[in-house]
Amino acid sequence: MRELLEWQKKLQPDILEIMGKRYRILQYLRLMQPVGRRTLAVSLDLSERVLRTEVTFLKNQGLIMIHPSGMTLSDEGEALLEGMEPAMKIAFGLEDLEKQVAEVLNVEKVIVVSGDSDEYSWVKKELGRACVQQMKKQIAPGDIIAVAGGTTLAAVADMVSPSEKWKDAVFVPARGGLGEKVEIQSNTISSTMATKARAAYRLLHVPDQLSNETRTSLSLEPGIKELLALIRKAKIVIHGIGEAEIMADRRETSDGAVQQIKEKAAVGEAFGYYFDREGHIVHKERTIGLQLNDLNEAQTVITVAGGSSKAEAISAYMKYRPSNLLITDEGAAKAILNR
Amino acid sequence: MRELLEWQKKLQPDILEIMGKRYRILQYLRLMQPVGRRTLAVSLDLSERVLRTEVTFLKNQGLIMIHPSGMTLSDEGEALLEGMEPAMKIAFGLEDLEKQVAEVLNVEKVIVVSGDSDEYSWVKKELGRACVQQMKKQIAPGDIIAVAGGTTLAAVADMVSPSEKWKDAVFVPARGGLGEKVEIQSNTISSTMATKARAAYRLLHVPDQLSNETRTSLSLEPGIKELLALIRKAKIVIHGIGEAEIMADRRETSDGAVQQIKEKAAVGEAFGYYFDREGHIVHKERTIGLQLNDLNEAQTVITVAGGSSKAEAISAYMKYRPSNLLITDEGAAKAILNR
DNA sequence: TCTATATGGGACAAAAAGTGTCCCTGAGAG
DNA sequence: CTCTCAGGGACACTTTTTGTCCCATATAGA
Repeated sequence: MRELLEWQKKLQPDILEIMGKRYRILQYLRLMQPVGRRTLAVSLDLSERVLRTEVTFLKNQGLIMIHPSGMTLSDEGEALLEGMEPAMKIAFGLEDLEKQVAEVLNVEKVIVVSGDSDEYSWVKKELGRACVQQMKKQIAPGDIIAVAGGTTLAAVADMVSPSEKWKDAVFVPARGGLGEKVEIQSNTISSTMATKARAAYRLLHVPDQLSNETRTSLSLEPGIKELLALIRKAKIVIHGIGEAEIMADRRETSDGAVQQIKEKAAVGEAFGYYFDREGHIVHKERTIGLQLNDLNEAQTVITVAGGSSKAEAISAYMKYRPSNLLITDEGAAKAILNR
Repeated sequence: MRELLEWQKKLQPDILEIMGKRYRILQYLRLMQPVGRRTLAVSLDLSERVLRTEVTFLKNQGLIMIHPSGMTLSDEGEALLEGMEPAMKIAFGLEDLEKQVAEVLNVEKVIVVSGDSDEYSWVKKELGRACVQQMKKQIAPGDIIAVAGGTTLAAVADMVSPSEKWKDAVFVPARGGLGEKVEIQSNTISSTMATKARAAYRLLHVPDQLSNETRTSLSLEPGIKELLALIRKAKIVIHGIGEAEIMADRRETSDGAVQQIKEKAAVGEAFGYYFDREGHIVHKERTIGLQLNDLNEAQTVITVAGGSSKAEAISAYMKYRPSNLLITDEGAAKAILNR
């Protein structure tokens, strides 16, 4: 297949461009449907007229449907999107990126979606979609899934849909509150996922700022204790990665901690842990739940993070503990390799 | 690969057209090089200007080279032509044709090249090329190859080139003269092939018209006898198929025979044997050499014949004895199926 | 129920790309 | 030496693509 694409490129160099354009339109449509022509045009950086020509074409091919309320992907369009994915990965060199990044970061498997979350917000949704797809591949009935917080994870939650795969799955938050807004807290996201998946979930109701003593005694409460045990038994752990400074700013981090984070040159954050360039933990938020050194070999850790700006943070975290699966985007992948 | 092509067709329906056009140009170039723009244009039924645009493009892609003496295929162009062949077969549905024809005619394997020899004379050369390619696949060192006559076989001979594959091969004519012009006689063709292949050959010097007695006694001559034994040991037998009437006209066939051929409604001819629609032998030219019932299971019989006009003849012959391999063209293949 | 907004589609001029047609110069074969 | 083929330049003409408005209408929210 790769060979065929190479020859095609020789014989018709713009084939990639055109096919790519149309594929992107469909891809975006899948995420945003139903959506209008103009909105679509600005999102994809195409002039309205061009987009229109393409849309008319795609309609004639039966790949999309046009309602007065917007455009939608037809079943065939969905099938195409799915069927062409491997080919497009090869065509756009994403497969190469995946292999290289996997090697550089020492991660088992890497998935790269095209685009850069920093540039287009919809790329994050693609990350989410890819993540859900992978989760479905990994999961077995009855598995416990621990979910961390963050905007990326929120995007993942958004893409979850009901399926047989989730049968008897239980979603649990990975850790207690970290001072984030409620929409992107571990708790919220895990319950959103569970609801969308029509699966069970458990909440971890713990106030954010607690003294060490209170936290310790809280952990011994029967309900909490049981949940903590559940979290430790999680088969799949899903989390994002943040840039250290941004995360510290966003959260109600104490001044002392912020100072420490800056002094020790932290670049990445995950699960409330802050890492420096070498992957050393320089600070950890105090909350109950999953502790990084609880992670064992039997668990599948899925990291999902994209955007070229997060490249350094991703590299840093992977030095501490390479995940089993990294889901990222083209922007981040390229930035990771160019260092 | 087939799936990819299907999707591509959906996303870009004219891809086939353009790729096909360029592929054909290269294909034709391979046969005719070095050749000028105008000659090429008329042969391919393209306007000069269009061909020119394409040629400029192909030059920029490094697929062809342009000399003052004409255009030539570059090494990369050759590689492309070879590399894309399977894909083009699928793209143009030739693979389907092959399977269908194989089933209808009960032939082990069918190769279909695109085009119709009746329309474009260069398609016959493609038949030749395909045949040589297949011969190289089949042959083992030291094999004896029996070659029949005819214009198609002459085209095959034209495409033979030296190769390790022909090591110790011996080319022999399948049968004695059949009243054809010397260029397309079995003898000539077999020696041409051998020369081009840098292999050995043996000639069968027998006058065309002989009485039965002379023929019999001639067959007992030591030299001839040995050669006849050689012919019967041939591992590979290559022959064409003709339309009965045309063949009878072309050869110095006796009036009686011509009448018989017409009366018994012969449609096809091969090896000097004439067949009716049902595959029954209605007449045989009298000459020494390979007799059809000499053919055994261990031999590989390669039939090469193209052009929609020959469809009936091909079908007829295959009813008598399905070959191991049929090499034909799109025109004939379609005509065979449409009866 | 009404209104605001976003939808698809029509229309048309301007720009760009593609195409038909000639003509020129030069290399190579007879 | 001449004739025929080669590639390439030039240019008008046609077709396609693209940018820009505008309009009727379905839908959602007030």
